[in-house]
Amino acid sequence: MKNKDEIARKLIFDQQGLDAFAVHLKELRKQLSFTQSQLAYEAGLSLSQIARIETAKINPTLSTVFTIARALNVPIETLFKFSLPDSKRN
Amino acid sequence: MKNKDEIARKLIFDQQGLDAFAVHLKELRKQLSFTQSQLAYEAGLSLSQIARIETAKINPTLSTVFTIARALNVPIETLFKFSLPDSKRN
DNA sequence: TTTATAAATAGCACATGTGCTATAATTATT
DNA sequence: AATAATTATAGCACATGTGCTATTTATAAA
Repeated sequence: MKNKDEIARKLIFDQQGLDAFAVHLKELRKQLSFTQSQLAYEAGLSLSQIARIETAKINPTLSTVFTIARALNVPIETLFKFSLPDSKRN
Repeated sequence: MKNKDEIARKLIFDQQGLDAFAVHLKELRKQLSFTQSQLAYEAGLSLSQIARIETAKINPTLSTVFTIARALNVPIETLFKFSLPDSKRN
């Protein structure tokens, strides 16, 4: 009888997009010769957070991504130079 | 004596980046002749959410942004074709 | 193999993103 | 002006992102 049972609010969560982003970030980071630890330090983020992003365990915020771009010293759009899978099913 | 007073965990929040993103998204949406309402519908997001993003009141997640890109039918990197202010002060 | 380094997991507290609904404020149209 | 359409705010509940700390697993170096 709780709301849980009656109302199902669908939260947006694009696993495919997050997977693609994760792979791309990991490649980019390696190209730029950063370890996760270095990136975390430069960005002021926690190491676990970087790992969680690169394994697509979480759905990071824009602030986090912006901070990563700055740390890697690349334009933000560089972090998004990959194609999204076209469906939104997840 | 609560943790609040002793430990100050600094959450990342890039207001400048969010401001820039907000402005860019709004312009892009108008160029593509979407109303906030239409975009919300197409993306499966709430109208309030679109408004909050375009006024930089919140720090949206990547899933949300991916979903918006799909709704606008543009590559994600299009949403990031603007330059981040270079400082991270906020 | 042993040792060192890097990456992935885990669990907790706290902050906040999101959906939802409603309302207010702004802008456009007549 | 009045009306309609669009955008901006607000508040609540719930889900989850993040920092932090610690541990485990994987990879590299010796």
